[in-house]
Amino acid sequence: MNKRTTAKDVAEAAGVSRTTVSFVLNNVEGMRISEETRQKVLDTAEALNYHPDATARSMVKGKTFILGFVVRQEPDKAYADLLLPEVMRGISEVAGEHGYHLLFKPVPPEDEKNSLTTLFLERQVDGLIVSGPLSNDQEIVDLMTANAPIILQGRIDYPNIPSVDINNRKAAEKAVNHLIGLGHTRIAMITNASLQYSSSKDRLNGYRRALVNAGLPYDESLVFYGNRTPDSGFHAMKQILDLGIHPTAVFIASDTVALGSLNALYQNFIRVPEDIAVMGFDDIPLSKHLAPPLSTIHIPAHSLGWNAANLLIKWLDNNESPQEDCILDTEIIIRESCGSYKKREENTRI
Amino acid sequence: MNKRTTAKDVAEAAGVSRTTVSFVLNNVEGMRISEETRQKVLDTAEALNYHPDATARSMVKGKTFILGFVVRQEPDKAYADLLLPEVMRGISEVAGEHGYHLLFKPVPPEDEKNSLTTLFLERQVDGLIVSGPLSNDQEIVDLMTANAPIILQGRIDYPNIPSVDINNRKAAEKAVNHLIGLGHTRIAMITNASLQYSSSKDRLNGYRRALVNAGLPYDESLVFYGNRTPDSGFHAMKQILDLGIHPTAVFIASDTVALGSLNALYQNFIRVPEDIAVMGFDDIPLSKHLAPPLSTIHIPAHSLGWNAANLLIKWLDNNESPQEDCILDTEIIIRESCGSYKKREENTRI
DNA sequence: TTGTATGCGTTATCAT
DNA sequence: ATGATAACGCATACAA
Repeated sequence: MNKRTTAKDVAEAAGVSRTTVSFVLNNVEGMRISEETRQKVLDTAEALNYHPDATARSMVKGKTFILGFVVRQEPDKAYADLLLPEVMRGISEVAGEHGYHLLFKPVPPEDEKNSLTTLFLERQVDGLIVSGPLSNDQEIVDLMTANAPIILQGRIDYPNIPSVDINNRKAAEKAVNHLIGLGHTRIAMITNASLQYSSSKDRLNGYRRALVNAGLPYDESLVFYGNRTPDSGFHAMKQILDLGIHPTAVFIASDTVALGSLNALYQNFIRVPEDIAVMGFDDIPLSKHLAPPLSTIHIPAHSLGWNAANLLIKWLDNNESPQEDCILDTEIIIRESCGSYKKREENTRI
Repeated sequence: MNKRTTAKDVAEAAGVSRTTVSFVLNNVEGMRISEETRQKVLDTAEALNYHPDATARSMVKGKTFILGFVVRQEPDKAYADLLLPEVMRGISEVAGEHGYHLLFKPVPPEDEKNSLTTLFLERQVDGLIVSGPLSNDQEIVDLMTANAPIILQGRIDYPNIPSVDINNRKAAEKAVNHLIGLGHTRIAMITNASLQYSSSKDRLNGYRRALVNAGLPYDESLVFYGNRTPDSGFHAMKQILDLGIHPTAVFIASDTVALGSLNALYQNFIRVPEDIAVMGFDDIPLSKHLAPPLSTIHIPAHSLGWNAANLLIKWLDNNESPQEDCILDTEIIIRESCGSYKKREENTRI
């Protein structure tokens, strides 16, 4: 239990003042310190294995150099999300380059004790990136008005909250249009999550709009609800299978949810895409490895995180709050689950 | 940019001393404070929306109340790992209950600047949970001897490093035995990662041991190498398919890697399990949803994280360093990819 | 029961 | 060029 070496120790060992040590170690400009002294300080610090105490530095700097990445979900769902790690990778890449660390935390909306507000007001973090907000997330609005540096990864029904997002409605529309273009007229949908989330609502709207634009009826009884988990997709798909007349295609607004749906299909000996076409959303990293590989909408998850982190850090370091939202492009990825990529030859034994 | 309210502000507003505020807010025993004063302080704090500054508290307490969860991998691989989120969930569950936050960071072994040592010596974290160490991870040894509270999630070739792990060798043996029991005699293996990682080495040893115990030859040309990614599994499987005589079964020491292997099989029209049996390892949450559902070894990932965090926090809070390793049980999960669960009826159209 | 004084390890402002 | 010294916000030993 040997004590930590402090700047004072270094100063004493080197025979200079603590100030000098600080100047040398922080490369303060303007202060012309003799090269000799400089070296001695550097050497002594090295020899004593000195590392400045981050807490003390935070104290005086008024910054923690920690970014909060907060997900508006229950922990079990947050950790089951297969796209989030990619976002996180984008964030931590930028964070690392700028000397920030990353604090990850699922904070469900109702949780009083572990709120966003607490996290920020207790100064655990300098700023927040909030993923998947509710449409009417009051706490976020409150924090914004309290001048908290906060970037949304998503969108809420309130103006002027800096956001990095995709256009969920358009992307969903694109997905469903593809199905329509393939000749499907009876297309079911499974949402990615409950409609209190703006992304869910927007994707549902995209689905509806695509139908209506194509002159197809929007039939609410063809809409089923996922909750971000494969299990929910499994159950939703079973409900679809219980329908009198099957749809010929399903748009599932989350690849993670689709995973369970595909399983339900598999278990019921329904072939994809021969018997039913499946269109996903998200392009989680493993979608291309599924059997069959899943056609889906690609979300630039890494880029989403990367941009959010950059905006936040610019805000923190240069006090420039973002003036406009950052909307990233999505891309439709045609693989095999809608049957349009290539007709798969009949199985051949090798 | 209104200034934060401090304990001093609360004291002034309530007409008491800062000490009293501190006593009330921290529920200090023994100090009998009049109920009246108590309430007034509480009310004022509430009214002023006072939140104690975590940094200042850390400063004086000598603790950051942050746990470091460090993965010994490149960021891209760390974030692609499908089992890690479960471990993390276990850790953060315990952390949250004890007032700790979680700092996640991939720290590849060679990285000089962002080392484990820096993280700890700069006091960014109070203690470390290190996932997937190399067999001979010198930095961990150094940190241990420097009395850093550190729990391994994995194992290294050095005694007395507290560890929470599974018995990788035995588990792999169990997996391969299952294949052998099914009558397979030519069984290939794809490792989960490079052999510098102890888990990879141990799983390979289990494979070899199962073969030898069954009187089967251990043939090095049947061992292929994954690197934690589906892509690596894809390529390894293609190499296997290029073999003159195919093995009838493959043991893949990581479900994540297996994902890519299954894709390679699918693309080559090779049926699982009819043409080749596939045994996985890890039981990542989506293994049961694959087509076909993957037989595998279940790792209690959540529990692994939960136990590691508990040991670490006990160490931190009560100064009790763990006296013995914590080895958790694995379980073999028989699903369909080895063909032994149930014979799947021939496809029926619905 | 409450107030006073000090320390935690830095950084930064001022003299020298 | 360098050395005191204040300040950051909180906790706590000690005094009153």
